[in-house]
Parts: sequence; C-alpha cells; structure tokens
Amino acid sequence: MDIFADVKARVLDALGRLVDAGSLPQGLAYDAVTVEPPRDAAHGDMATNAAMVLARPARMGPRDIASLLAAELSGAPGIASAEVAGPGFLNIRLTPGRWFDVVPAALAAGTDFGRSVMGAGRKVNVEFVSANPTGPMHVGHVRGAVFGDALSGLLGFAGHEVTREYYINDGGAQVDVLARSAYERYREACGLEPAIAEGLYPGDYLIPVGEALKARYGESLLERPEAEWLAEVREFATEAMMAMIREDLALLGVTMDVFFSEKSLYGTGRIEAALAALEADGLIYEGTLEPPKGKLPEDWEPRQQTLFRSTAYGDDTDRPVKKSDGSWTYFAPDIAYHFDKIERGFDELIDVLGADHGGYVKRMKAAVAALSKNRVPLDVKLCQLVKLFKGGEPFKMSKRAGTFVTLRDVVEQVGPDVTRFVMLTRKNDAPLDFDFDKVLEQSKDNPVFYVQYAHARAQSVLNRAADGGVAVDDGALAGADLALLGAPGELELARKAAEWPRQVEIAAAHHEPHRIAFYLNELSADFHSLQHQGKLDPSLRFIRDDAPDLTRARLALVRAAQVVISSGLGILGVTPMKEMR
RNA sequence: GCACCCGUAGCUCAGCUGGAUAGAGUGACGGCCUCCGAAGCCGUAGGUCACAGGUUCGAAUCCUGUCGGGUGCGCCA
Repeated sequence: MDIFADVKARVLDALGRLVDAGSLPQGLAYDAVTVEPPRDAAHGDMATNAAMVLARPARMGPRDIASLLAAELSGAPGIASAEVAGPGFLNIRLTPGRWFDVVPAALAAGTDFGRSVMGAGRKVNVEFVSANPTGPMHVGHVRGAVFGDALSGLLGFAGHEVTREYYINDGGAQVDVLARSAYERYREACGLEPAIAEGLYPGDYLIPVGEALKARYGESLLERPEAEWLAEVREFATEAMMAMIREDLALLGVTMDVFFSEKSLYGTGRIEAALAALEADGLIYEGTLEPPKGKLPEDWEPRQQTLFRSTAYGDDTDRPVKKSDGSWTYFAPDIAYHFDKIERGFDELIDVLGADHGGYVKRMKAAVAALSKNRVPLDVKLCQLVKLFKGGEPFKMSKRAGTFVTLRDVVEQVGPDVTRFVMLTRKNDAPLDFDFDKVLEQSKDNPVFYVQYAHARAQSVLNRAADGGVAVDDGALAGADLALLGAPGELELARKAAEWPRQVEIAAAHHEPHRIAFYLNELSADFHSLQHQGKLDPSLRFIRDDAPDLTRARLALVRAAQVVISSGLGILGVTPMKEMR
C-alpha cells in the first residue's frame, strides 16, 4: 500500500473525468504529473504539480486547471480538501487518520512491506566485484561488492528479477603471472629457494597454494619447462584464488548467482561471433587511430588495427579490438561477455566498476547498444575510492609495511553489518571516508548505530509491554483502534513510514541504494524524537497502564516503524538488532 | 588537449526524472535524565547552492562557457 500512489491514481482519475467532460483537451500526457510530500508541512499532506505541467499542452492557465481539479477531487475518498496554491500547485489534505493506514499495512506485510511491482519482473543483470583472481579481495573491492549487492537487493525488492554476476578475469596475462608466482611457492614447498622476481605476486597467500601443488604433483613439475606446467598451474591457482574470493564475499554476506569465466570466451568462437555481429552492421573495420590531441605519448607510432566503430554510438573515438600482434585486446572479450548477457535475455544490464574505469564507460555502452540494437540499456555505476582512517588519521596502505588492508581485515574488525551500512552512507560516485574507530562508535553521528538503536529501542518497548501483559504479536496489534492516535509526533512518524514504498521506487529507479540508508536515518530520527516526547510528557508514552486501547494503538505504530526499519535494513543486507547491549 | 565525475553551512554530505522559505550530521553555544534504553531529545547560530550567461510560470537540479578538484585517454585488465 502506497498512499502516494493511491492519491496519484485519484488525481489521474479526476483528470480523466475532466477530459471526458470536455473541460480539458484530449490527448494530454500525464507522465510529468507527480504527487509528492510538500517541503513545508503547512502546505498540507501532499501536493501535485498536475495543473502546472498540463497548462502548456492544454493551453490553459495553471490556476484554472488547478481549480477544476480541486473541485473534481474534493469528493474523492480519503481526500479532505484540495486547494490551489502558489503558481498552480494543488495542495491536498487527507482525511484524518489516513496516514495511520500505514500501520495495518506494515503489520500485515511484515518485512515485505514496501515491495513494489515497478520492475514488472524485468530481468536485470548486475555485474559487480569482478576482481582479478590473483589474490584476496582488498578494501578497495569492498565498496563495489556492497554497493552491487545492495543495489541487487533493492531492485529485487522493487520487482525485478535480478542476477548477481561476477566476471572472472582469467583470460589475460595476469593469471600467467599468478601461475609463475604460485610455481615459485611450489618450489619453496619442495625445499628450494623461491625466486620471486620483480612483477610476480609476493603475497603469503600463495604459500598454501604452493603446498597444495606439491601435494598434488609431488616434485614432478620441478624439472619441466614452463610451457609444460603453465596451463595446469594457472588453472589450479586460479581456482584456489576464486575459492578464497568466494569466502571473502561470504564474509560480507555476498552471494553471486553466476561466475562467468573470461577464459571460456577464448578458443570457442564466442569472441569471433560477437565481433561478427558488429561486423554485420558495418561497425568493424581496419584502420589507424589518430593520436590523442595535446598530450602525445612518447612512443606513439601510427598502427593499423582492427577497430570497433564506437563513435557511431556516442563514443569519442573508435576502439581497437585487436593488438598489433593479432591477439585480442581486453575490450574484445568484454564485448563478447556483454553479448552473452544480451543473448541470455536480460532486459537491463548494470556494471559496477571502480571510478578509475570511467574512461571505459562510453565504449561499453556503445557496444551494448550496437549488439542489442538499442534494446538493452547498460547503466555503469562507478564507485569512488574509500579513504581509510583510524582515529581521525589517514591510514596508509602499504604491502611492504604490512598494512595492506584486506576485505577480511575490515570485516573481522568491524563486522559485516557495519561495513555494509557505512559503505552505503554515500552516493556511489562520491568519495567515502571509512574510519575504523568511528564506525564502531556508539553515537548519533554513526548512522549504523543510530538506525540499529532505533530498531532495538522499539523492541525494548514491545518487550516491556509484553512483560506488562500486553499482547504484542502482529495479529493482536493489527486489531488496535488507530483512531486513538494523532499526537503530532505520532503523525510525523506515520507519515515518514508511509513514504517507505515511494522511497523504494525512487531509489530503485535511480539505481541508488544509499537513498535507503538516508531514509532509514530520517525514520529513526522521527522514532527517537517520539520516544523522547514520552519523557517530557508522560501522557505521550507508548505504554500507558491507564489506557490499554491507546497503548495498543501506540505499540502498533511502534511496531510498524520497526517493520519498516527491518525491511530497509534487509534490502541493504544489514541484520536488524533487537538489543544493543 | 579531450572525455567522464565532482564543487551546497566552518567540516562531512543529502536534496525526489525542474517546484513553494535549500536540509541532516558534526563542530560552536544553550537547555532536557527520581520518567518506556540520555548510546537519546529540544533550541540558537551558520548558505551569493564555485562563477557568468541561457531555457521557463519556476533552476542547487536542464543547456553553454569559465574557474577549481578527481579519474582516465592505441598493443594493462
């Protein structure tokens, strides 16, 4: 139940009747009509801009349309009054108690409250993390992992069919480096001195891989040339790395639906097929790129290459798909990978990448547009850097100094819930400060704590009531007489809770899970405020021993707020706490 | 040189596909606990929304330009 959607439907109905009656012209588009909470509560419960956005196409004065609409709307159920204001706003007041309808709705739906059908079952693929399988996940990967997972949860909640997907970069040169690095550890396990040359991965995490190689192959690989062991060791090490990455993701509470191997695209004709699809549209050609203007690379020399005409779809320059030695560039398998996603029938693709991949966005969008004939939109979400702090001081990472921070370090220190919530307290394209001390602080300026505390406090109230003999299960509270509610703070809390379904849709439409976190913070503030009013004025307490019906009504509101918090935290993948002690 | 992101209160940041008097936290100042969790609440102060034009009934939001910060820019993924 979404009160805003409900009122908007009545507004649209009324507009339809005005058209039927000939008061408004036929054929008006209502797309831009919105029903929103006004910034200033004095303006009523809701406001619609209908008259203003229709004025021009209808060739009428906005205030004239607003008057017509007001008259048409004033009889509608649930609407107490509709007044023309300002340049042509229609301020709508709801019948008393309408906001409290959110309470039974939330109690009945539980944590499903706010679920939307806006996605209409559209299939969305969210690709995120996709860290190279060459080592454990580090802190830089955490934000993308949390963002992608929360966005997936959000879209699922909003009615999409979501696939969480990880692209394994196991086809490039870096997995050869991994194999050589693991081989040295294998030699070490065989009692030889490892030669970890410059450019190899020196991390300790490969030591167990070396030992596992020895357990599997004995010393049989020692005397053989690289060409004979490389492929096998590469596969072995890559699998070991992916097992480690899966564990890291599990620590964060992230579970992928699909792991897609880049390697599976090579030698199987799939890259060729994707490029053939582009070629059929005349988008592949042999040519020479212009050097970038202004800053000429030192070693620039003109070079004939196979190019993708991405400029046909908005890119700044065409992009090479083959290196000069004839092998594929990294872009080629990526084209094939996205082609595969399109062929799997997704209606929408989302790539979550680090901000340093910004230069890559246009060409990938061009490729997806071309390959899908503009059917499938690709949204690329770039996650900015996370700056680490400890006690207010910048925390420098250095592999040599041993202060290299892994995902595991973070999660083990502050826990998955805190990690996740904090990562979502900023818009994805804004940098984020992460202070190991601050995020564990139990105070108001720590949003994780603040929201969790509201949930726990609500539980505390319910527990106390139950101890006093009040039935506080959702079924019992659903029967409460909500007409008894109406104190200002109660109204405010109900109003905020009633916004939940709308917030879900806005956040999902924008692909911005941080909006959920911000909303939960606001809802929590309203709850804390209301609870405090009981301290100033005992008659406003939730539990009133002298008024059982009123108590039940207030507890129902408390529970409804708690349900919304729980629902929102669920989307973000954060566990709601029942007590903070 | 070009592209993308960003520029909002002292600081860190929200701001609804353009809406009414631009919000929150923090810091500063001042209040509130014999009382459902003070790990909280309330109030005061604090803004040329980087700057200049444009679009329109209306712009922090859209367009153009300028300045400032970040990220990238053909055989690394």
